[in-house]
Amino acid sequence: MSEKLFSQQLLAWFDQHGRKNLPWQQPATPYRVWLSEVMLQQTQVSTVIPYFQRFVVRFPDIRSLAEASTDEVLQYWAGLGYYARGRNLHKAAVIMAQQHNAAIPENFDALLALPGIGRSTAGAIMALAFQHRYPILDGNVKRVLCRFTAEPDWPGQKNIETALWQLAESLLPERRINAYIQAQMDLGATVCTRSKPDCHCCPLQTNCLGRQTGKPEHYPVRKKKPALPERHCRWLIYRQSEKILLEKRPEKGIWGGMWSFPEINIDMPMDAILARHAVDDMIDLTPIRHTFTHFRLQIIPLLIDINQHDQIETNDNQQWVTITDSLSLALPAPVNKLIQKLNRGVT
DNA sequence: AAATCGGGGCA
DNA sequence: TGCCCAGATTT
Repeated sequence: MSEKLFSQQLLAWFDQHGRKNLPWQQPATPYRVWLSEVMLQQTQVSTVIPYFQRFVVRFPDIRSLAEASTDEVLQYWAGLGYYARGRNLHKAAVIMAQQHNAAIPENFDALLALPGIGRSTAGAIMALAFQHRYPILDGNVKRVLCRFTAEPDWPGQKNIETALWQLAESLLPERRINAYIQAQMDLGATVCTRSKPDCHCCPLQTNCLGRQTGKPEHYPVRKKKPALPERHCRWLIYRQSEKILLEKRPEKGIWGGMWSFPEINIDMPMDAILARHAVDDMIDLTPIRHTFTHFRLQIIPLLIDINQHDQIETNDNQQWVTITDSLSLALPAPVNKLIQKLNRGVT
């Protein structure tokens, strides 16, 4: 499809369904656009509205904001969260009072140089306040574009983000830039939502590749988490009659103080294990994987049946218990699972 | 419990 | 330049 069609469809939808009566849209002065855009970073419209109203009554312009103390500004921010935004807002007001005649600079680079204003917010101010042709790429727009193109990669990836900025720029209309930017945000907020997008109401539905996949909510695709480092260990499951040998783990480290099977380094050779005692049988059981926050542990259990005459040296941290008794001890989940399996005779 | 979000800050 | 964080909400 042509870039022109995209903006035409979006603008036609905006005329019918867009939001035109938000507090910062009447009037959409540069100061009010700036304030609202900063408040809207990481905070949704319905939350922002009452804060915005109170804020502009107390600080109606850049000068009054710049002359206030940071503490008072933060009082009016209290409850919005992300207080660095409030501090940066005040800092920027002071800078604008000193360097820009207490006005919002009508210049992209000058905006970008102010604290709390990045590329997207600078673009929003240029478009919404000054009707200049700049794109934005906030969370809503990113989602709309990722769906529209069925972007297969995570949009946080540098090259994808670069491509999305380029796409956003290429789609800009020649006229009505402020309505168009507002339309993008509105579509993302009300139709092309993160979950359960309302594709049937979407002006872009016929050309949307995400919708054609049948799973628009799959876009944007999530960041693939880095593979967790994997560690290995071996558990020795000594079994004699109906009893098993458990060992209290050290207080520090994983599963501190809980009861587990004697654990040995995975590198210990089998003959070294064998040398410890005469055994009836040694059976490798199915490995167990257990995932922690920072690594994955693969446990190789070795079932060792001991006959009556074998002697296993135990220490103070170890005890022979029946399976029934073991279940009343503090057992890590994988130990519990393993005991249940033994109980059922599964290997 | 995990993902999300725009900008700041740091190597 | 590329990565991670803050800090709160949403799913």
